[in-house]
Amino acid sequence: MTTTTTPTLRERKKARTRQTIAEAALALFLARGFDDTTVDMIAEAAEISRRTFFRYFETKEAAFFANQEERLELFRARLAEVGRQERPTRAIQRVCLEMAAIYMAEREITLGQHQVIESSRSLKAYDQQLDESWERAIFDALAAGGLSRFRARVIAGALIGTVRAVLRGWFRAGATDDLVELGRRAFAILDLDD
Amino acid sequence: MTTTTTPTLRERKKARTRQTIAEAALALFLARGFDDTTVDMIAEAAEISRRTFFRYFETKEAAFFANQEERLELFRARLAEVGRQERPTRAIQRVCLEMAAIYMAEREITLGQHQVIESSRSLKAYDQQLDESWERAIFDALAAGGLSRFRARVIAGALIGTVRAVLRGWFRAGATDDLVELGRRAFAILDLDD
DNA sequence: TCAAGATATGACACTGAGTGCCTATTGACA
DNA sequence: TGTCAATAGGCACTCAGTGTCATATCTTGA
Repeated sequence: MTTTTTPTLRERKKARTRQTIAEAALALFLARGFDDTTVDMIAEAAEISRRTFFRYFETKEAAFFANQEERLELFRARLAEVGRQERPTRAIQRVCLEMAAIYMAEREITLGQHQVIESSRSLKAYDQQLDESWERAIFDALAAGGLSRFRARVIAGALIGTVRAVLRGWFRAGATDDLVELGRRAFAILDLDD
Repeated sequence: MTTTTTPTLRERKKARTRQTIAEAALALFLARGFDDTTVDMIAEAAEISRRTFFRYFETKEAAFFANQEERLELFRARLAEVGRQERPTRAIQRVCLEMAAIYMAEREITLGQHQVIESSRSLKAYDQQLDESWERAIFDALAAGGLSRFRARVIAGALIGTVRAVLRGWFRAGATDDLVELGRRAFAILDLDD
């Protein structure tokens, strides 16, 4: 399954450029906020032309969220590992709590990114768009676990809504509480079964 | 409580202008899609200057969602009417189903607006931002009903997540199913109590 | 009712995101 | 190594959104 065809020089360069741009962008966003950072600044910092920036990222927002995809991929991978013997809804909640642990472990990064997001309206909006991918991932896992499409959709929606609410509360309180414990309590309130 | 101070001529004019702009904008969005409608077109149709447009609406998106506020206000008003004898979580679900009935009754408008939203990425993002206000309204109602802040936050998140998921499914299937019935089934799956 | 002050509008110029198009490089591959 | 395809840069353009200032319109109090 793991296709390890050697990437050509061209492909390696592209990946490296993309990485460079994303890092330059993030550094600037953290230092100056999102709105006060122009694409020209990012392009200059990454030593590429403004035009090239838009070849790598459709929007300025996309550059910020470049590495968010990684966490989503991790989430998907863990969901895919779920065995047959475990109830799908339970399994997803468990995986969510594992993600919560990661968020806590990478608290500095998580918090920094959150502050950047809060600094810009358009970024907040884009961020919520991203949640749809998470919801979709949960939906897929539930559907794969044998739930009806309707049931899967409803539970995925409820779960993502809960996660968002818990995260928001955690951030608001300074991101110091135990996020895993908060998540556990939240899921206990929901008390979902398959 | 109902302050019915006669609005001055200035205030009446402003309200009228705002209405005119919103209507002109909506008509253009429905006819041409969101991205292919420029603010200049809206300004021309509403017979105001481009600068004035931005005095009434912060963004082009805001002009589209001008009347969405009305539905939110209705939702808030119904939530406020909820009596003490009814369990808050039950009451909110009931009010949600009432809103579902309105969505169905105004199916043409609802569907038209949804199609415009789907036509534009930025509009989709802005739309999800709006849900926060609905979530907040639910949270307030739950907190007023005596739930702890944490419990209220979690349940509000779960409910709004569910509502969004049901709505999305309803739209995807052509908005022909019985939305109230779908909502009822979804809430049955959640099976929340206070 | 009218003059003075407050508020709304228009005109214009400017910044910054995002796109189309064309030219110049650079890597792939036979 | 020469040819072809992919990538980058340059430039000009559209459109959203903002600051500023002059002008027009409404409010209010004497």
